[in-house]
Amino acid sequence: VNDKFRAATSFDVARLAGASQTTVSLVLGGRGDAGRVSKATQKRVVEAAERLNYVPNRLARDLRRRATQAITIVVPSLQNPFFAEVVGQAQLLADARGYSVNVMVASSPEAERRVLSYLAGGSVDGVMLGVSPEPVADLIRQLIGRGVTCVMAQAGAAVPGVPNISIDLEYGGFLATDHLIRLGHRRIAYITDVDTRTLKYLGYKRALEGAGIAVEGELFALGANTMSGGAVATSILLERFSQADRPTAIFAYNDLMAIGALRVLREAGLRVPQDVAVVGFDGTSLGAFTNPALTTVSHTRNAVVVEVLFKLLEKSADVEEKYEVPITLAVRESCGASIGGRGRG
Amino acid sequence: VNDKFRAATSFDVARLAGASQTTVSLVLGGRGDAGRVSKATQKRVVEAAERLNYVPNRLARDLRRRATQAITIVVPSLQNPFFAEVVGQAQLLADARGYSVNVMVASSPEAERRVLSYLAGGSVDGVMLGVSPEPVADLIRQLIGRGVTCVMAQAGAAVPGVPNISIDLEYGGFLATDHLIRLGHRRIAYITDVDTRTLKYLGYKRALEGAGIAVEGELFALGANTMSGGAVATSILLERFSQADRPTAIFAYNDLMAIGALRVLREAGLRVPQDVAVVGFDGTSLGAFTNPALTTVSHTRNAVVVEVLFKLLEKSADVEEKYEVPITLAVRESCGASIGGRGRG
DNA sequence: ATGAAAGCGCTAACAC
DNA sequence: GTGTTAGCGCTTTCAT
Repeated sequence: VNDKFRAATSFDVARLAGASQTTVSLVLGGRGDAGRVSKATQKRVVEAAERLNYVPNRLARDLRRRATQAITIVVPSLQNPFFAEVVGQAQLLADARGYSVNVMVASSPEAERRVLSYLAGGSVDGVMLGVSPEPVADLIRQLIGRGVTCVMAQAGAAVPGVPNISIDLEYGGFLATDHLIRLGHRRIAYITDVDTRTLKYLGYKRALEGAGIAVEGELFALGANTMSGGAVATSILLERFSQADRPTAIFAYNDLMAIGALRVLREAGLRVPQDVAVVGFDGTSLGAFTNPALTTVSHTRNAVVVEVLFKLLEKSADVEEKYEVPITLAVRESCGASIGGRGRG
Repeated sequence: VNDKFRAATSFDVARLAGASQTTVSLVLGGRGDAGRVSKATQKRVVEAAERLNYVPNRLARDLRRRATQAITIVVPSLQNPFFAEVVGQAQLLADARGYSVNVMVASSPEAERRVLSYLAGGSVDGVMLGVSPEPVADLIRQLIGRGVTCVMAQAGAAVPGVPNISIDLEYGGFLATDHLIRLGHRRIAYITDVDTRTLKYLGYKRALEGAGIAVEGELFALGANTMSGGAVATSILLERFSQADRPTAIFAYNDLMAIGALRVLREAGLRVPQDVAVVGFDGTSLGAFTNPALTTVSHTRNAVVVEVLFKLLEKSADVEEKYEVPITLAVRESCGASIGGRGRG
């Protein structure tokens, strides 16, 4: 009674309204009509709830209902604008459906493990995995076993029962590289934060080989998956070559690294695209505002992932196990297409 | 028993281990020692839990404990990289303390109301308000009344009991403008997404007046708080003036709008900073990678807000009601300081 | 050193 | 139409 920190419960409302908890639950849950509760009682309940500033306790409700109306987005990092955008988009879609969004960052396999074991605790209905789940496929299986709906973006290995929304990374790599080749480039560097055993790289290679251009290991450079990382990788590249040998184009693993590349090139006094062309990946909104505007491999995977998750959650439609989202090349300025080819080759 | 979707409960673990739920709770809660449970029993419990893949149900635990180890960040938008950064930073700090982070977007007063009423449901221990709480001060008071710890960034009006972490916006506005004046600018435009009754604008005005420069309404332009909005506001500005009258500098409400300005200026064939200087606000990491790199009013408010929240949550230190985080001007390229003044005025 | 029992606040069968 | 009852799965006195 004199506990300052005790919020009103449905029991309190029931007492004040002279009704039962059941009735309160029914009325406040919006199921007062349907020939269940009389108008008069409904009014009394609503008024009592207002007087007491009653807000149902989510924890109790969710525990009882075995559903939380919440989803979690698992991403490897939030410093990366690409993933920040993912979260933003997901939030928008979730909000429209009355779901709340929880974000977890799984920056390492151990962190990932922790995150998934957290999720097994039943705090969310659905999970969108934006991380590579190979190391934790068994944990994901556990989540499913517990009734947590999962979808994942771009899994290398499929986990049965978990829809996988992917884009054709190999084709994306091909598309970007081929575009550069058509513009006359023959020395096209590739910067990334992972090794060469990726689909994007394979596409890059295929485009080169298709054009009869040798794939040089020297044209490959590593950096972290950040703007700074892109800058680092590009610096390495620039130091590696004499002016004559220098690559005439750089294909970056993603927009973030491409932006870093843009910066280093400018600092080195090189013009983009005239001296070096740059192509990014992901079509982030950022890329439209760089100087020069970034040509990038674009797709709508994020939106699709969230949509599939909600389809599943709301059982509103059948869901495939595998989706492939189409990709396009957003040709802007950094590739030099607008200023014509370069007449090489 | 044959319910595929029923995860093991502490009761199941207890039975398998031949112990009671109490013991299971004690052991798995890390309080098995302290002369409470025998080593042998502890071992049996742990093994049983592992065999059953037991993960405690958060909902039940939180309901009982009346604490959730979760915080919510309320921001007006996630498309805005500034707020995305806020969330990222908060996530990092929260993670280190074992808290999970939930993000809610309150884009309108109504949405804000919904969000706060959600928070009243007891799903989180703490809330960081990144939105202007004037319209909902009473709701915030309710949260506090329910034992939810709140902190807010940059409240106009203080809510008693809620620490407010602010930066001196007026001084920030002054700092940026004064810097431009010292570089020789006399026609300094101001672009924003709100009206002129803001502290930043006041600082802008004070700097101008202090230098004996008249404040012209014409030099003020509105646009949404996005990159596109900054572009729009800048376009308006450019159309409004002949080449002779054109402002020689633009002070943007924040980095996001400044980036939009950068783009439009470039498209108009104007060089930054030689033809038009640009200064942003907030010191986002993005600004370091624009071309030219953005001069911006920088501060560390976000980190402080989250720190104060955790101080409060962990009762680890006394907390003031009001913090003022220092601001500095991060001088980079877009203001032209590096290429010397412009010899005007 | 361990267990029985109560109850967090809610919803959902199942009466009447 | 409305109320009674029985839990959701956990932690926590309080016994023993």
